Amino acid sequence: MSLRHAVLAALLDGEASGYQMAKNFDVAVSNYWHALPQQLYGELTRLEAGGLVSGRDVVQTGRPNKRVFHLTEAGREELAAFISRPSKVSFIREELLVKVQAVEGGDALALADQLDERAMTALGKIALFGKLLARLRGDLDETTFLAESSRIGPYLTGLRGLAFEQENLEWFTWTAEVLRARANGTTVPRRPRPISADQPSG
Amino acid sequence: MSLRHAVLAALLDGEASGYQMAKNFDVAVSNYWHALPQQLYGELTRLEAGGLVSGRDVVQTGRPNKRVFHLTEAGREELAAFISRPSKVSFIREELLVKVQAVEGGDALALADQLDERAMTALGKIALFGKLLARLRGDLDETTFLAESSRIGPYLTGLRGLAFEQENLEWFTWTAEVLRARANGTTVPRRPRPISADQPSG
DNA sequence: CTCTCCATGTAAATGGTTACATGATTCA
DNA sequence: TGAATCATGTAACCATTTACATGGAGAG
Repeated sequence: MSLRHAVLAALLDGEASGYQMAKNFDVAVSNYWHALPQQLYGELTRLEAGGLVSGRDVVQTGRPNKRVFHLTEAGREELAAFISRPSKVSFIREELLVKVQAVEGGDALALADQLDERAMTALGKIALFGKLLARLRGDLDETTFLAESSRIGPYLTGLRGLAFEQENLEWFTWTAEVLRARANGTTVPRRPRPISADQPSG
Repeated sequence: MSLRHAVLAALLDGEASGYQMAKNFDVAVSNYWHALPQQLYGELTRLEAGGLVSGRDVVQTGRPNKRVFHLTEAGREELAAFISRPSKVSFIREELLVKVQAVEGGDALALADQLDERAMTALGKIALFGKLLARLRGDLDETTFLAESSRIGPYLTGLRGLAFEQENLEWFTWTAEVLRARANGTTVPRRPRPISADQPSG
C-alpha cells in the first residue's frame, strides 16, 4: 500500500479536502498514481486516526460543508522516512496495449478507432501539463526556477507526465495508422522518431 | 479484471506454462501489465474451468513436470470480443514519482541514489527490448516487417515499451542531476531534449 | 553445502472497484 | 426539467500481495 504516501505527498502543497484531492488524482497526479474518491475518503479517515494528518471543518454557504486536511509533524516524518526507504517496482496497466498485443485475434479497425480516441485524450493531457508547468514556473525560465524554487517536486513530475503523454500521442497515432494501412493494403507509415537503441536490422 | 485477457493475449503466441508466463510478466509484458506467479496459477486454473484455455501435462526428466496451456476456440472468441469492447482507462503506479513529488520533505540525495539505480534498470530493459525487436523483425527492415508479418502485436507493444524505458532513463538521470546540483549549490543541468508543448516561459 | 532455478500451489491479509445513498446549487 | 458540480460516505465484492509450503537438479 502506498496510496497513503501519495496522499501525504499531495498535502505537502497545502491543505485539501477529499473531494479536491479526488480531482487531482484524476488529472495531474494520475500520471503516477490513481485513486477513486471513495478510497481517498477512507484513506484520509485512517490517516487522521493514525495522527499523520489532521482535519478541520469548513462551513460553506451555497454548497455543502467540507473537511480540509493538513499534514501533522508525524505525517511529515513518515513522508521523510518513506523517501529514504527502498522503492517498490512500478507498474503500468494499459488495456489498450494488451489489445494491440493480441490484435491478430480481433478486429484491427475497431482497435484503431480506440487508439485514435486515446490519442485525443493524450492531446488534452499534454495541454493541461503545459499549463501546469507554466503556472509553476511563473515568469522564471526553467533552469532558474529549478535552481531557486523551494518547491520543485510537482514541476519535475509534471515534466515526466508531459513526456509520457507525448509518447502516448505519438505511439497511439502511429499504431492506428499502421493497423489501418495493413487492413487497407496501403503502405505502412514509418515511425515519426527513430529510436537509437533499436538499430535498423539487416 | 483483465489479467484474464493479458493471459489470453500471451497465449496467442503459443502454449506456455504458468512458470514461463510468470517470467514474461516480469520482463517483456511488464510494460503494460504485471502479475505474480501465484496470480497466474490461479487465473490459469479459472480459465481452464471456464473452457477458455486447455492444459496438458508435460513430463520432464531432471526437472519438475509442468502443465502447458493453449487457447481454445472459446478463448479466441473471448479475446476477439475483448478487443472490440471499450477499454478501461490505464494507470501507472510509480513510487519514485511520488517521492520526487514530495522531495522537499525528505533527503534529496538519498532519492537521487534511488533514481540512479532505477536508471540502471531502465538501461537493462532498453537492451532487452532492442534484442526482442531485432529477433521479431528477423532480417526484414521495420516497414517491410510491419507490412508483411502475420504477427505484429508484440513488435508494436515492444516499441512502446522501448520508448517508455528510454524516457525513464532520460528523466531519472536528469532528475538525479538536478537534485544533486541543488544540494551542492552547483548549476542545475538543462533537460536533454526540449518538449514542444512546453514553451520556455517569459 | 549453499544458492539459484525449475515448478506449482494454498491461505490470510490487504487493497481497489462497483454499487448504493443523500442532498443542495447552478447552468442550459 | 434535467444534468453537472460540490461534498461525503457505507457495503459488498473482487483483485492483488505477502507469507508459507514443497522438493529435485545443477552450479560454484
